[in-house]
Amino acid sequence: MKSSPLPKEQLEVVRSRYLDYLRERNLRQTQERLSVFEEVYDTSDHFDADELFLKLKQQHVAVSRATVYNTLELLVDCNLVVRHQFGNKQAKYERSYSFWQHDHLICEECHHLFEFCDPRIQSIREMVADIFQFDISRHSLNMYGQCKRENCEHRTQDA
Amino acid sequence: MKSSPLPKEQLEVVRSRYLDYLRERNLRQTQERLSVFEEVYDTSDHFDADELFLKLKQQHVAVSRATVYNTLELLVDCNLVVRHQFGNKQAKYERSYSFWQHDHLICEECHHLFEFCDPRIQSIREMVADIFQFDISRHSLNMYGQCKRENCEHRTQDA
DNA sequence: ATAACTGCAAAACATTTGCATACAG
DNA sequence: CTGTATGCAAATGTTTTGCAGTTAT
Repeated sequence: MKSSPLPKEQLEVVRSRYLDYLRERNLRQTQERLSVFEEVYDTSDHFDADELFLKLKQQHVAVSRATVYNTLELLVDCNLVVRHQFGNKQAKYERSYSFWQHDHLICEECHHLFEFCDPRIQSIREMVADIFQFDISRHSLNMYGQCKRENCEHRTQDA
Repeated sequence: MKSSPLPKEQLEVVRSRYLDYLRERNLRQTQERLSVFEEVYDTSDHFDADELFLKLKQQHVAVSRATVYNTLELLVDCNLVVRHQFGNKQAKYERSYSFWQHDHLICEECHHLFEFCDPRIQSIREMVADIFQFDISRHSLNMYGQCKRENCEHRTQDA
């Protein structure tokens, strides 16, 4: 879930996949693109474009918002990051290399995000692909509701 | 799916549910609120707030955009309309009385929307509710992909 | 050298808000 | 009457875009 920093060897694999992707498409390896990548992969949580921009600024990494958005798009394009749309809020991003395939449960009270996994969703994908004759490239499954536990540890902190 | 105009008796049931909802909460029955309702329930397809605004304007029904948004929120609140968030586009709405519970498949080429239904999603909801001790009030499941059929009837029209 | 990338600020876009006016109850 | 709803236009928040200047290759 929160798999924290990626083990060094894995991080290297991902980094070179990114660099290869840039090279193959004749996209430049700029300092900004590298900084954004490093920051994204140092984060295991969900974040939005502006949070990433501010985190970089705080670390005195000079990258503009426009570049943050552009680079995130590249990362999504090469499958190293996924973009989520929860409700009508701004897009959230999450690094996607070597994470377990999961969907999301969102608390409508405190907005905490939980992750879950169910193999049946894969079967549904296959069935839908078959019925509609589609190649399904991705899906998003979000459940919304409220936590029933009296002392949910998230309630106090965010609500 | 596209169940077209609701049969008269059903429409009346829905209308009075709406009127009751307004009455119970001491919300006024304004001409605008009624017009928006009638237009929404005359439409069986997915639409966005602005499309609805323009359709009303075209019929010389004077309603401002702000009121369209406000009224849609009321309709969502009393469960007569559902709001969908497909990708990072603007919200789409759909009347929700007496429709079959369905999820969506979106073609990334022509953006056509297909609807499907799978009972397993209900079991997943129950399992997630159980594991996380949540009351789940709604979910959204969207699949994205491309149609493999050579002559998909939607390709030409929208792509 | 030169085409691509960047930062900036402006634009775009959907949605919300503030306030003076209108009107349902 | 009275408070609520409306219309308008301005504000908001996020994301995109245009362009002049910068930089990787």
